[in-house]
Amino acid sequence: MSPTSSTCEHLHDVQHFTAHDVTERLTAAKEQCRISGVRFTPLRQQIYQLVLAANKPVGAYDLITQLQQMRLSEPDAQDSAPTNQQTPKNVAPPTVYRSLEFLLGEGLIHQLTSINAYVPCCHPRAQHTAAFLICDQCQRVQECSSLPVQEMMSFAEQDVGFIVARSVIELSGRCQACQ
Amino acid sequence: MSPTSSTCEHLHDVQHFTAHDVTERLTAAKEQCRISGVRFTPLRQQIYQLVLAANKPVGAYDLITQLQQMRLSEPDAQDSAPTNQQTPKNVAPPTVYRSLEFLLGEGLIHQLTSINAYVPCCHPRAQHTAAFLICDQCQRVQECSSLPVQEMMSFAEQDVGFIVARSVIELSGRCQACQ
DNA sequence: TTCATTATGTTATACTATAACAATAAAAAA
DNA sequence: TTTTTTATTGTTATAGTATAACATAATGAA
Repeated sequence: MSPTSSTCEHLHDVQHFTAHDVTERLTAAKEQCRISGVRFTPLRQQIYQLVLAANKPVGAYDLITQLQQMRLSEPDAQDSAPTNQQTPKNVAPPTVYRSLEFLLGEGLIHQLTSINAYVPCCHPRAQHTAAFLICDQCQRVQECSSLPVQEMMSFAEQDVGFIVARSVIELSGRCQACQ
Repeated sequence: MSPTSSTCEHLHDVQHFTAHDVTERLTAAKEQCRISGVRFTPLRQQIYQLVLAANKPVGAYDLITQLQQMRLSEPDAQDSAPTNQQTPKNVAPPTVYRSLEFLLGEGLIHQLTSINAYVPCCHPRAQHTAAFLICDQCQRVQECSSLPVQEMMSFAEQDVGFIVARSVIELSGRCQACQ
């Protein structure tokens, strides 16, 4: 059997979701936001879906491009409404960055600082610190919140007396499938 | 006694060098480059010194600014020479980035990806992977190549079967002195 | 409804980094 | 030595990532 599944139950691929998975996660996110009392607006949902649907880490400007294309191809669904309010056709960086910030804050996505990209979080409920294994070849990302990560944290906090506010733990290289 | 010194012999502040320390490290770096057969040019030495002398992580554009000022205040040392060759007064980004790349390659400095800055390496000899504790308040950086880092690596390589090419392990927060 | 708050749009710009090519300096070969 | 090659640095331009500041719109509360 593969070491990936046998030795670490806290290791997950963060990509390659089916359309069904995306819907499922979106629903779960809606519920989570409802409970938390924060607004999961259409824009935020849209951007979350794009991050979910991507089969690799997605950059902010990729999202801008995709969002722009979506808006251009959607010629205002409700044409019966007398009010001529139409979705803006232009998407500027702040539009995307603010939603990313929201999603990060809710723990729905993770930021991969070393490659300036974003991936869905595989355990949106918990506000965990995680390590990421990023394959240079297939772009696959594995999220890992298991023992070594905990030990790193406890080392910093217990042994060094350092209070960790944010962590960036990203290992790049070749995943097992790509060797 | 402080946990910093007692529990981890592989934990070092990477800053606050005395002028003497800087000289010492520069000499050691010269020797290392001589042995490796690579050219430790004046420009590279200059940039290494700036990284060493800074008492906090230093950005590439900080180095550009400093280098520019040094060139402007140094009105061509050898005025006896008949040849009118003078150091260029302008410093463009590639000038600094290429030297940084060299210093990184020689293991003389580390890059802090999460804050886009650079710090001296505390063990220039070894080509080690390291974790960094970055204090948000005092800007102090502690470099750590001890057990937890090794365990993280061996977890990735042994348990997950992931071959690590590059690592970014950076924890930001409050250092012990700043609490 | 009115007010306050939050979210989004908009414009401009800051910050970080690299590509591409030219000029120079150093090392190696003739 | 001179020539040839290679490595380094200079130079110009631009790509890529991210945020500041302010205007407008939408939402929720009084």
